[in-house]
Amino acid sequence: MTASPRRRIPEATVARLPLYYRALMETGERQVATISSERLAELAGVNAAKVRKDLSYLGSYGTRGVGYDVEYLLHEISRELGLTRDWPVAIVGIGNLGRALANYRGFGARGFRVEVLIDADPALVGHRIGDLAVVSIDDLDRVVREHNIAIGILATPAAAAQDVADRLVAAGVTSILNFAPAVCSVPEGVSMRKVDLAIELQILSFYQLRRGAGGATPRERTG
Amino acid sequence: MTASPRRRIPEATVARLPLYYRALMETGERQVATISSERLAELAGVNAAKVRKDLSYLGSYGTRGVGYDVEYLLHEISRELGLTRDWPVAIVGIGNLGRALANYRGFGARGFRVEVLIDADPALVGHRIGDLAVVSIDDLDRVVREHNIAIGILATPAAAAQDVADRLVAAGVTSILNFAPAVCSVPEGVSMRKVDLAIELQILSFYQLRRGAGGATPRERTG
DNA sequence: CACACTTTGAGAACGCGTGCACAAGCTCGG
DNA sequence: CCGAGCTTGTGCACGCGTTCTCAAAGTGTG
Repeated sequence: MTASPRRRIPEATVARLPLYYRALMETGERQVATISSERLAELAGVNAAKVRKDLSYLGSYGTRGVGYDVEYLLHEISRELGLTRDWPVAIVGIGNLGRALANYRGFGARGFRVEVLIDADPALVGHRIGDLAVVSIDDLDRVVREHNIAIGILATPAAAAQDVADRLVAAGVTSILNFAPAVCSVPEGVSMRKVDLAIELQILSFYQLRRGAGGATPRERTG
Repeated sequence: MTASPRRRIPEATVARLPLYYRALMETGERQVATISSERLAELAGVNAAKVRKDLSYLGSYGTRGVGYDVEYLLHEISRELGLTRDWPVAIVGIGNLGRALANYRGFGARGFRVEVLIDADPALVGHRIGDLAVVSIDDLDRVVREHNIAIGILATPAAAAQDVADRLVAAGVTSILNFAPAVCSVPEGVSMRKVDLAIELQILSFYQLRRGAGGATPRERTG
């Protein structure tokens, strides 16, 4: 019923399972019955040894001399990742980014369904995005509970992030994907993953500079 | 002139420098002259030992018994991250996400300026987003060169990602931030960082499940 | 000037993740 | 039924990153 906790799966492996999942989905559509670790590695952009070790954490699902059964492996990974279920999701903060996420049709195609949009701006409340109406943040607790939401997406300005995170947790949310450019803490037992666009660009900038400000000629700051 | 290559800075440290930068910016606005590793750690959401070791890679910028001079440290980190320069940025793929990124006013506030928007859809070309007009992908090479762009943001559908990445690299781009849900390779000497929303949600889902499908009651898949 | 207190900087130990290398196990052709 | 050829699963060594710990180096007070 629930996923079997065979052994502890390393974090790094968990982070790669979605890559394998996607690669297998694409392979499955091409009516391929089995796949080798080598081929899967190529599709997922990692090396074959890593694929084998990662998959071995889930169990011995391969056949020596043959490879892995695509359908079966796909099923096992889905189960492990919880993709055999529907996860209703709420987005808090319906600005540029929140709106884009609300319309985004690429959330793994299946499994994650945005059911609730929440914002603090009264002018936005009631406004429809796609087929959902924006709900006031005053109703966060009620709506989150009514929709049985376990996963929340935080797309508010930095200043509001911690407060909204606290409210989400209080309403029963135990997983948060945080797009707000702010450090934000959650209690034990709640997961939080951060995605920060500015930080990503700054990291790129660092390496860009180290390559001798490579490619284009950099401009000194004028302002 | 260029950043001093004192010692090799570990990747993990580079990824945290932006956190320190942001924390110091906020601290600086409050007119605080010096800051301890303990306090900085708290603001950045890491531990103090890590802060000290990270900063020691940049040089010995602290004073024992006192802490770090906020202004000076800020300056050193900016320089290391290349934030004393302007980086013109191009966004390719002006869908939901691309549009949101184009309007996003939070790219580190300074340093990264979106100057070029590119899309393959003829119906979109010429259309204005903010104060920029969308350019055809046929003109990618020309526009990227004209604007001296070193950093590109990829927000196309998965199918187009590799092709666009290749074009960007051919046009002289050496850093790519990839939002497309696809494995995508670039030659040696080019940096690429991936941000995949579906993958982040799947990772959250994994841990959610392991906590006993915690919080809300999960729903079995009906479709 | 000496001493108590604070805080940095780095040496050392540890743990996690990666990648190599190879035995074990499966298939298939003859 | 045997042997050649694949491919998995895993033991092992190595390297990176984190954390503990403490000497070194500063400040401030009496």
